[in-house]
Amino acid sequence: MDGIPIGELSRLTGVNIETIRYYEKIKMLQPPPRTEGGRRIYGPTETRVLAFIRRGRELGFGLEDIRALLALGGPGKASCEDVRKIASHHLDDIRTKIADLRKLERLLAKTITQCSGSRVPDCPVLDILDVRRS
Amino acid sequence: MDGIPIGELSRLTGVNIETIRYYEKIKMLQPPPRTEGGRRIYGPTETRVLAFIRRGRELGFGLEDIRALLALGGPGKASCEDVRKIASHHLDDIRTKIADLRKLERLLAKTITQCSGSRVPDCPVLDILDVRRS
DNA sequence: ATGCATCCTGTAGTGACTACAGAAGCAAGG
DNA sequence: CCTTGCTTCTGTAGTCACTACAGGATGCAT
Repeated sequence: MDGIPIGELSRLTGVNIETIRYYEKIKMLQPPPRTEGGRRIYGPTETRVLAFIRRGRELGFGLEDIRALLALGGPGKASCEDVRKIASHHLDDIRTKIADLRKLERLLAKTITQCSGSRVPDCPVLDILDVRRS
Repeated sequence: MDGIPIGELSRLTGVNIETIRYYEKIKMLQPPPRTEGGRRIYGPTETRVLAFIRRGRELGFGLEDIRALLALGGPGKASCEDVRKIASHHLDDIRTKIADLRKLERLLAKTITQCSGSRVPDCPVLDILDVRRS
């Protein structure tokens, strides 16, 4: 019985033990073989799938998108076009988020600059939040 | 008994009925007076506090920060300096997020550009996710 | 045997909501 | 008055992606 236990897989991949078990529960990861004592033993395939999932999360993909990508990555399954659709949609989301955050940044930065440290009720940050103040 | 019911407050402020009740439950909003039938009746003060909360959420502040800002906004409570601290810290968070998202954007955009629509296993998006592919 | 580390399953919590279910309230119309 | 249709109530549970136990079992070294 060759393979590694869950703790070692966790250290190897940087994914939390509990998260690994969570991924198994939601069927992102196939249940691995067990020892006679009931402990999970992970081989290279499982290790690789987990690394794939982690990388996808790092890139900000949701779990369902990653699930789809995993399915698409199987042998002879689909063209790169399907993968591209998922990734492009995600890229659009990221761009929208960046634009929104840039707006927030500008608004907040401007408001904080005006914050002279004077006593309330002279406070531009509170002013921007409060409909009656502004 | 002057005031508006929760449905009208929801339409007025754009905050979900259930979210309004949630805010009351977690004590962001004070429980308003009720009709004899038990229905909530909101006045101008509650309306204003809810609008404050919503604006804060729009600006990306967490509820606990908004709670603190609400407390600071009270009469003679604190200087604008405390408010500034909260807002500045939030601005730092936003800037970090923007930087992270920009990294993601660049990486994904580059990878998708390479995606020619050819058949798997020729797929740069999957390549970037998969340790053995790359 | 003992002690410590690792692992197991099941349950519940996080943050900020969101969505019912089943019952009650309310106003308009017949 | 009754009926109808809409609004509101409380309580419970779910969303997403985890995270944190509790209590017990396993495994290894001394």
